[in-house]
Amino acid sequence: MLSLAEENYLKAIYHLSDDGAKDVLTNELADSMNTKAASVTDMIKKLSAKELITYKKYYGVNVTAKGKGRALQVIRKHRLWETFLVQKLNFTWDEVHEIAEQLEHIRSPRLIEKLDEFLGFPTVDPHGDPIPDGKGKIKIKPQVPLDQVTEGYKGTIIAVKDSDSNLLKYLEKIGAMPGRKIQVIGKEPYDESLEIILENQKVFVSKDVSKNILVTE
Amino acid sequence: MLSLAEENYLKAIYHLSDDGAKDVLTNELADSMNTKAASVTDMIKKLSAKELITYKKYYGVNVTAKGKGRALQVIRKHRLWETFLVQKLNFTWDEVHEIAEQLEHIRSPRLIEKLDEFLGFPTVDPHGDPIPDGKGKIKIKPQVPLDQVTEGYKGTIIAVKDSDSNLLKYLEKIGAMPGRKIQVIGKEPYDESLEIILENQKVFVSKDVSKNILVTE
DNA sequence: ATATTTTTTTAGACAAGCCTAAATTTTATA
DNA sequence: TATAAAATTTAGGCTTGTCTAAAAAAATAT
Ligand SMILES: [Mn+2]
Ligand SMILES: [Mn+2]
Ligand SMILES: [Mn+2]
Ligand SMILES: [Mn+2]
Repeated sequence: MLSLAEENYLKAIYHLSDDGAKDVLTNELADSMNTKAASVTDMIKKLSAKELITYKKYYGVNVTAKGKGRALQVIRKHRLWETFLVQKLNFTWDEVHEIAEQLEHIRSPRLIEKLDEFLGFPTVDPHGDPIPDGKGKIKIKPQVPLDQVTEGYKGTIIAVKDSDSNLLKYLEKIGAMPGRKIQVIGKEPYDESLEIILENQKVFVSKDVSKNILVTE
Repeated sequence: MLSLAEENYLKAIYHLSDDGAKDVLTNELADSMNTKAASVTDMIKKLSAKELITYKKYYGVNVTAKGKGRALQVIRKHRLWETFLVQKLNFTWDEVHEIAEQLEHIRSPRLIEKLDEFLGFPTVDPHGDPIPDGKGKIKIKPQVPLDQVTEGYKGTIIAVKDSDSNLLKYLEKIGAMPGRKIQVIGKEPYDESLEIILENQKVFVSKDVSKNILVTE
């Protein structure tokens, strides 16, 4: 049984590690959790004692198989609730993340099964992020951040980062939503800003924006 | 901004006081919250300092206007979520109370407004309990516990107590649900058990059961 | 009216989760 | 390689919400 704080740390470690691909440093975690390094050290000791993460002093942490499974359950809940909020309650995609941060901690396996069914077993959330199944299985499509493609690129938007409300409102305004076709016409070498085509409209986006748009490879 | 624990105490005080009608004693509160009297004393000092309750040492507590308002907001959320769980997710009425105990603490005024709208602005929850409106206004129908009516009584079930899952399953089995017509044929003086008619069927219920059924006066 | 019982409050302690400041370890630099 | 800088951990402390045991107040019984 994990506390709310433990679930949040575990989720952050999972995300920062890129699904376990790389270790997470204490300060990274402190930044992402808006806490201090000392608090992080306290918590990673607890999670390590529960064998949810591996911890090598001074060298960072990563999720164990058990920890990854728990993190994915929380992420599943988060994304199902976001889907509910947008599809059933008519929230816009920039409003749902904060509420889902609370709802993801509601403890009831049956609730999440029933919610999944009510939503028609969705596979992606409103931001294009994949929803893990009940066993924590997740299907990740090959994808790349838009700032890493070359001039002339043509593809489709798979997902966008969902945490910043202002970014999401902006992306919606320019039509940068999952499923939309996108082309890169030009890239400015100085600041890596891009000229792109979305919905037959030319738009300029800065690198700060393009790195938050995930597209097909 | 109230903590989860503060909200739960406030709600318990509101309920135990019968909408503010009578004062609540420390031990009553300790029983209902499954804590110890010493813990209750600590918390009522906090709530009293925040002017959510009135507190006279050794003589109990009651909600202030402010405290009652806050309690009713939590109760509103609880009952709307219960309604959602039954009407949209197909839970049975005996399964929803515990989940609603968690969901009632989700903080988002817009969420509860949208949920209310999604549910079609229901006025009662699955157990027949009235749902306070956004301002905390609540319409209570004249009602009396079934154990207090006399032989020959004829009326309608308004609501049932919703906290015990086994009680609710039993009530459903005998057809004792809000809206159903009910008659009292006989009352046994020894144990105050009742012979009643529900759905044209004679049923015997003990006083333990009848006191949990609220009927029209 | 006094003594006993019950209820409530106070005192002191503990775990979770956070903090600041100091100590330690690692990394970067000269 | 020695030193400086940065990152991390440790030490000690704070708040919230809980507990047990002891003290105080109120209610009950004699
Ligand atoms: Mn989100
Ligand atoms: Mn999302
Ligand atoms: Mn309930
Ligand atoms: Mn109810």
